[in-house]
Amino acid sequence: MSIREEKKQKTKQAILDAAITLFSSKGFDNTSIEELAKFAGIGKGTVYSYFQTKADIIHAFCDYELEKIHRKMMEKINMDAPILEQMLTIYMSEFNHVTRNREFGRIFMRNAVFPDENDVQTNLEIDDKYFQLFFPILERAQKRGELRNEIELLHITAHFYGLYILIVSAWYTGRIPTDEVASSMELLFRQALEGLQPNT
Amino acid sequence: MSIREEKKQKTKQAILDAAITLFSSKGFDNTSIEELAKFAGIGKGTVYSYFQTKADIIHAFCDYELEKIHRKMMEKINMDAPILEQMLTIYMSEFNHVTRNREFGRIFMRNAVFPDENDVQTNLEIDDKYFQLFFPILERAQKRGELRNEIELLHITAHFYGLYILIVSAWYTGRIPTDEVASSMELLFRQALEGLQPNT
DNA sequence: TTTTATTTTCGACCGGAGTCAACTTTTCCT
DNA sequence: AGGAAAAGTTGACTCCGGTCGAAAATAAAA
Repeated sequence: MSIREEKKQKTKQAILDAAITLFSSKGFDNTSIEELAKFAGIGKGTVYSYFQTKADIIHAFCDYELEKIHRKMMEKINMDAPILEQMLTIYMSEFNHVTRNREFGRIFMRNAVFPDENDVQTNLEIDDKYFQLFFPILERAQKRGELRNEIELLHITAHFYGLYILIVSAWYTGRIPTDEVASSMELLFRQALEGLQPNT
Repeated sequence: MSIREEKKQKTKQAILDAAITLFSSKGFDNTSIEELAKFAGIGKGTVYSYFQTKADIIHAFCDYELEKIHRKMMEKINMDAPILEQMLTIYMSEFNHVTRNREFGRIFMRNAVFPDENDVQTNLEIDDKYFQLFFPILERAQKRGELRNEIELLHITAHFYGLYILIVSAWYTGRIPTDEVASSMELLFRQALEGLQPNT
């Protein structure tokens, strides 16, 4: 690797590291780009040759982390476990991850659910990755007879994802305290499943 | 009403009017507070004695509109219609309203679902209003035997609201075009209902 | 090695959100 | 009415996100 590329790699990581440190300790809004640059040992303008906006820094971090979590989940998941259990595993680990830092999570979720015009494309790609994760699991559950065959996989995903968003939302408003998230999710997922499984 | 109160009323309305005009024609980000103030015939600082932040101006507008829509819906709603029909009426009219202006809607939804720390309290109050709208409707549907009695009203609301958020999200990402929103909503609501209604 | 081309870094600068202390208007009190 | 207190208005000011052109660093060519 050339001197140039090596330096770039280092600088980008320095920015990300500084961001994690400062955003976590002082909050996103209370950390200025200039301060962040100084902390990373570079000039203010340089930050903007690596990231287009301040929020992009967080997005980059979140995307990177999301990648990690997806890989982990793929390993952890037992494709033959009951579908409820699998959905809970996936969404709870996602929840724990996204809300590890309150502010990161809010910015990430806001943009994931109601993205800026500019981020729409990126978002669709991220969603596709989700579908690649979910579809095999759901298909398998359909074959096992846990889910009705005539319901599209996309729609099944919608039911769970919608409830997931709502739970995260309820957590942010304080309506569901952290230690009740898992049980709330289970209850709602179970109810949703009633409508998705074959009639008994 | 005293001179003072009358003036305040007028000024506040002038700000709101200016906001609607300018935000709609030039967009939220491309309209500066100074410009807005000039348009409303007041000083910049005055804007901030009526609204804490720029986004607050939109929130105030949305809240006001929401109030209106709630009142209208209460009149329009036929409490004895099938629950599916009622939910569709409510959420479609909400959708049409919120997305009337793309930018308003995004800001509104972002803050409604993942509110800032400061807005949490306000949000809880808005939610309460929703519950007051929904609970009588759902209770009635339970009594008619359209919804299972042992499911809490709050949870029933969650299923529909979660799907609603998701549909708005899908509209913002372009996954659901405007003219398919109604049919998508009906499909998902119907599926959710399967799990919420008594076993046949 | 020297010169030229390309890429990266940088901080002065710009525009806009939000603050604040001085100022104006309205209300209250005598 | 006259004057004091309270409430409301204001634009200069601060701070910060983002831009830009000039300077430094690296790579390529001579």
